[in-house]
Amino acid sequence: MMRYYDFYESPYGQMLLVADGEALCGVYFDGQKYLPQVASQWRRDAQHATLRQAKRELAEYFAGKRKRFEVALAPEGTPFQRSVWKAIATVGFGETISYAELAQRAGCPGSARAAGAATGRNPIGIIVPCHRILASDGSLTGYAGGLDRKRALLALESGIPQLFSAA
Amino acid sequence: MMRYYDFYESPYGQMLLVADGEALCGVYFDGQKYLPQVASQWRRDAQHATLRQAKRELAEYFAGKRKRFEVALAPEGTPFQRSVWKAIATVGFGETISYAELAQRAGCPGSARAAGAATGRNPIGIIVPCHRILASDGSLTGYAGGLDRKRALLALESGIPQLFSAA
DNA sequence: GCTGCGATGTCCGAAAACGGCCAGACAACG
DNA sequence: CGTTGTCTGGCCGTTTTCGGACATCGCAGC
Repeated sequence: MMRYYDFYESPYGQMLLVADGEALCGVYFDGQKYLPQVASQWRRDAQHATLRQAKRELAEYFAGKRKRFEVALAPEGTPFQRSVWKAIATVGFGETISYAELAQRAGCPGSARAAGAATGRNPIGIIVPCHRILASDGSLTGYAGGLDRKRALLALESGIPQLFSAA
Repeated sequence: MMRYYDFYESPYGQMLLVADGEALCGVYFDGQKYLPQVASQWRRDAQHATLRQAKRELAEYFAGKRKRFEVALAPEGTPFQRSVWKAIATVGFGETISYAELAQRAGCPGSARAAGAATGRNPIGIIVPCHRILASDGSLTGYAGGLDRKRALLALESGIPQLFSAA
């Protein structure tokens, strides 16, 4: 299946955007965990409609002018993973839930740990807001893009004005 | 990747032919070992150019009028397996070699046993003539389509007139 | 409080099992 | 002596199996 990609310069570092035909299937921070390799048959296309829409919505999000994303998504994963990612998408701007709650919303109560693993594999960062999932005690236990970025995103959504200082 | 398939009635039973775009990637006896499942998205197309050519060449082969195949091949396998299958294709009509000799021709002398395993996984029966590979002592040690068919094919190629009696 | 444990889905590396083998040794038999 | 058969140990790529490790949590026991 043909893939298109482009880059976006976010306040927290360069991001790789990947589209699969008509829908977005990947949004990654530079150097993050599980970053996929850009295959030679992928085509870089800055004008691709889906990629352009994603870039615009991300810009509006970082500018504080967008609280919900509308671009079409098509992440690839196992049935369980997709149910988890779909559940993540139900968490609104500024909200946070625990991994246990997430597992419950995904229809698999008791699979909190597995839900955590699936969260880590979320291929669509920010837009599928996996940074809004915290441990039950409220601590930030992990983030594929690095805990600093997780903290920064939560701060951005909490309305606290602050600049991100790279580690 | 889109696949096309059709069936061919050979003297030794029905055969499944599979094409992958422009080249043949599978020829199987009915009920043989490692027979792939016909996936729902495969399309049966009796008129597909490659499939038609394969059927014509097979008919000529069984009629004793063809000793070499010309249809384009594209079998899928590991690098080692492909090197073995390519080596099998160098064995001419009526000839036979041992698995040890086969391994040598594939560039891996000493890997006779592994060559045997790869031979068993040959996806293109008859056209890639894995029935021409015998044990070092000349015995017929195995054939995914059944030893009876192996015997029959060798008899056919040796010029001995004989009918195949199914077990 | 702290420690330990069980449940959960996926991925990844390691290890074992599995073949369409083969050469050499040895015995049985003529 | 040859010839034939069986057995044994070693050979090698692939497939399967298995055991941890994970972006967790609640409960039991101390």
